[in-house]
Formats: sequence, C-alpha cells, structure tokens
Amino acid sequence: MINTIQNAKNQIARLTESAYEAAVKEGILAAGAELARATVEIPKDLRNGDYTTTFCMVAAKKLGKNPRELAQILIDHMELAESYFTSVEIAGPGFLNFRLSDRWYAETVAAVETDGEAYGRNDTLAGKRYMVEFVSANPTGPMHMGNARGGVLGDTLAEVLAWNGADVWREFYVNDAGNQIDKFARSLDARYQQLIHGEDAVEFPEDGYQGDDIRALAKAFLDENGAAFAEKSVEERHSALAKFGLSVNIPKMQKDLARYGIKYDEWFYESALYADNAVAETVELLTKNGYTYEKEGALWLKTSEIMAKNLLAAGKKQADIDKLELKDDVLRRANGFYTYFAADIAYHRNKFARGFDQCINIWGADHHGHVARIKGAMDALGLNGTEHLDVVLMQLVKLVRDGEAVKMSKRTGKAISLTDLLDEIPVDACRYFFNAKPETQMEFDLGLAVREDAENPVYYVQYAHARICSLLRTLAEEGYAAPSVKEVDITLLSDETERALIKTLAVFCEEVRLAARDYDPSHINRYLVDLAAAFHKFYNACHIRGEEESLLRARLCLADAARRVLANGMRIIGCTAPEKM
RNA sequence: GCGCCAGUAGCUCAGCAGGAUAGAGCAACUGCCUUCUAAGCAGUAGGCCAGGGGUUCGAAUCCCUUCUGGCGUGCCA
Repeated sequence: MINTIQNAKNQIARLTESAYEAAVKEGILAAGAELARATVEIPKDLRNGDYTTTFCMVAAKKLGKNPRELAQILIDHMELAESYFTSVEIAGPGFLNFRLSDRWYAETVAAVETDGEAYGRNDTLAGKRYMVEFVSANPTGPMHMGNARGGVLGDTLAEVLAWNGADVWREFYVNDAGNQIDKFARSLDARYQQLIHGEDAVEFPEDGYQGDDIRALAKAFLDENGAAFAEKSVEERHSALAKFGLSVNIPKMQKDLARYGIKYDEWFYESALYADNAVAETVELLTKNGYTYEKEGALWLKTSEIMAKNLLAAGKKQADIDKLELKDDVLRRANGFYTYFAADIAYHRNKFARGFDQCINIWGADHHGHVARIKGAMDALGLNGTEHLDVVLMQLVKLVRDGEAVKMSKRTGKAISLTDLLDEIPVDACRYFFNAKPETQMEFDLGLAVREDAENPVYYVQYAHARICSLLRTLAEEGYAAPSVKEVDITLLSDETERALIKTLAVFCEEVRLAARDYDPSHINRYLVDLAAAFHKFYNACHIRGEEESLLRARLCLADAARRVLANGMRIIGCTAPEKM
C-alpha cells in the first residue's frame, strides 16, 4: 500500500506551504494565498526536474508579486534537508522544480519488494461494496463482439475496483423472460415444424430470429423429443422449446465467457423476478409513490417528470429541458404484460436491496437513452439512482473482414460469434485488445487479428516479463539469486535508464487509482507497455551479468522488481505473464 | 429536429479536474546480436491537435459555435 509518488507530492505541498508560512511570519509575503489551487506535477521533460509545483503562478496575483519573485522567496525559506529532494530551482514562468534524491529511489524499489503481490493496491475504496453487471446478453442467440468487449471490460473493471480496496460482486443478468423469449419460442417452433412438415409448409415469423443457430436448436430438439410436440398445444410446445433452447444457450455463454477468464459471482435470472412477484411489487411501489398513471389501457411511468426534475437539479435550464421532448415509458402493456423496462427497474431495486453502495452497469452505447430513465426510476423508488448507479457506455465494436464491414446483428445470422473469435485469436490478445477505453469506437479487422500475434502490444509486455525471468534463471545458475533491497546499494543505480525504470515502477500505483477513478481499466494496458519499454531500455543500456558484484546485485534487484510489477499489472487485466517465450 | 460519444502523425490510438518544445505503436528509412531472449534497443522522417471565436500568465485540454462520423430518440430488448 506504499505509493511513493503520492508521498513525494504530499511532501512538496508541505514544503511549499511551510516556506510560504515562514515568509508570511517574517512579513515578506501577505497571508491568504490559495494553496489548494496549486498542483504538484511530474514534468514531461527531465530538464524541468522530477517534480514541479505551480504554486507561484497560481498565487502570484493574489500576493502582488510576479511569479518568479515569489518563487525566489519560497526557495529562500525552504528546508530540503530531511526531504526526498536534493534541489529546488525556479524555471520558466515561475515553476518550482525539484530533483529527487537517492532516498526516494531506494524507497520505491523497497515498496515493490515489501508489498509484493499486493504492490499497486490501495484502500481508497475500502469498505465499499460494488456490483458490476456486465454482458447480460440475450440468451436467444450466440454472443457477438460487443459482448466480448463488455465481458473483458466488466471483468477487468471489477478487478481494478478490487485493487482499490472495494468489495466487488460480478453479475450477469439473464433475460430469460419477456417478449424476446416469446419470439425465441416462435422462431424455434417455426423451424421445428418446418423440419417435420417441410420448409414451405410453415411460415417463419416476420420478426423471428433468422440465425442458423435457431435451426440447429430446433434440430436438436427434434432429435431428442421426436415430432410428438407438434401435436401438443402451442403453449406447451413453446414452453418446451424455449426451455430447451435456454438450456443449451446459457451454459454455452457461461463456457465461452469462462474461456476468456471471465467469472461471475452470480447469474441472475429475470424469470426469478416474476416468480417472486417482484416486478408487480415494484410497479405497485412506483404507483404508491405517485409516479404512474394509466392511459390507453397501459400503465405509464412519469419518466419525463422525474428526468426533468433531475436535470433542473443538475443545473439545466428549463428551456433546454423542454427542447428534449422527454417521453414517458410504459411499464405494463394494455395486454397485461410488463415491459422489459419494468423488469429492469425491479432488477435494479433488487440490486440496491442487496446492500451495494455502488452499482455499475456496462452497457452498449445503443442503450444510452436508457441511462437517465433507469436512474430516474431508482430515484422514484427513493433509492437515489443518480448517485448510486453508474452506467459505463461502451461504443460498439465495428467488425471488419478484408476491409468490408460485417453486420453483427443476430437477426441477419451472419454474425461472427464469440466462439469463432476464440478459435482464431489467443485469449491474451483478446483480453488486451478488448480492454480499450470504453468510449472509443473500435474497428476489429478479423484478417488483421489473426496476424496480430507479432504486432499486439500484449506480446511486447509478455516478452519483457519472459526476458527478466530468463535473466534471473541464468544468473541463479551462476550463484546470484535476486537479492533483497536491504542487501544492495540502490545509489549505484544512477544510469538514466535505471532511474527512469524505478520511476515507472512507482507510476503503477497511480495508474491503478486512475483506472478506478475513470472506470477505465485501459490505463493498465498503456502503463504495462510503458513499463516494458522502460525495462527493455534499461536492459539494452545496462549489463548485469559480468558486472562488478555490487552493481550486478543492485541491477538484479531492480530487474526483479520490474518483473514483479509486470506480473501484477498483467494479473489485473487478466493476461498471463509467461516465464518463457 | 433534439440528445449522447467521437474527430490529435499515412494507420491505430495516448495526452483532456489547464502547464514548459504535443507523445507512443504500426508502416518507411539508417544503425546495433563471438556475455544476460533482436518478439529487443538507438536514430531519421512524419502535425494548422477538424474549422472559427472566447476565458487567462498559459488551451489539444475549459466555454460558445460550425462542420464531419457513429449511436439513440418504440406498448423492442
């Protein structure tokens, strides 16, 4: 749980503050500068120091000094002796640039060793219970690219939150009830009867699922049960077909996701909500709270009223809200059936009742119109969805083969399924690739993906890890085990590449934090590439084997620390870190 | 029409609670393996950060606006 970057930044804030206060005491500076507005940063260019603070530029106006003048006063009042820094100087328009001491480098390498497998973890979310719901694909057909992306993203985000100290629950919402199951049953029925009576004898429903998987399921059902069901009632036949289809499809989804290393704490069935009467109860509660009305035989939720209230509270102007033309939503149709929306509200009510502090949903961007509605519905139930429910919208994956767009719709039947994808591309590459920033649209070229092997950054990272392992093996054979930080002199690591590598080790803790803050685990991907690059540079610039013993041991210690951090990072994103390649 | 997301090197993208000369990978070109894995490293070249205004010491980053692309705007899920 040691974060040496935060330690350094905090120290600079304190050093600056003390220097300022000392100058105020002497009457040289006026009191009242806003310290909080100043930031401590790591400059891009090493020539601008290891750390810098913007305090002088931010506070200059208020204190009636020019920034450089102010900077000089602060330097005159600053005591670095006990700090992580060896020097401070004025630069540019008024930056205060600090240079790190050996002590900081030693503490950073030591932190990796001390925290070990836990290096990078923090406790910012300690005590918080999170639920991440992801994929939740319709069990009526094969999963597609978007599901793969959602699966990887959700699973990795959950892991990131756990690394920030949260108690995390992963859940899949199985839509095994409602309209689409009815459609599923009708589609299966048509194919089933076509098998028995011939293609032309039975008309396929216009809105049915066209995919070949439906034909395959019908065939399997026929093989298992014979033609007997053709004589039974429509209800009985539909029920049996749907049940059969789900009994094949759901385990297949579970299996495919497991192949990606994606595991769930629970598969939650929509049908359970109906069985418990939870949907009806939830709708009744909404009615009791005064948020529903009847119109044209259907029961409606006053979505527009709730959303308008939320938007107003968020600072939107009434005129802008009017322009949105907000609409209400149906909860129960005129035919007496509840809508998907009603079930979804009941499901989210159920989630909140289970005591999660924060619920996160990973949804495809095509659901974004639904976000404010479900949050509003939670508000209407008095559950404060605005605050406790977060939706991560993920842009859909555009599938391309040989430069031509491939439709992903289940209905066209031309979709490339997850199973196909897995047969073509290794899991590590998939996990790395699909862990991209949620809001970017990505193009996935199947032709390219196959030869992604040599090109994919995941191999670059894995190579760095394998290289270190090989190095450790070779040196172990020569009698040099990786030493503890306590046994080596870190000050010997004074090469530019060595210092850069140590700094990069420290950055890991920051990226773990940022990944959680932004709900964007791809911070880890990019970090790992940076870390691998820092190691490769070090490796090329600094020999280990054959060097003078104290230097050899110090470098070996550093290489081992790099190995540790690479392994921890790969573990977060669910990729393997092989010892040999 | 309205809304959400995006527009940064030839391509894929970082950088976005404002910081110093805008970065990386791929592709192109030039070097580096008779000691540790060349799936690597060093270097060259490549840019009106979509356009235009504004805010300020300072803008790729914040605000306004225009343009372009994707998605949404169902008694579908």
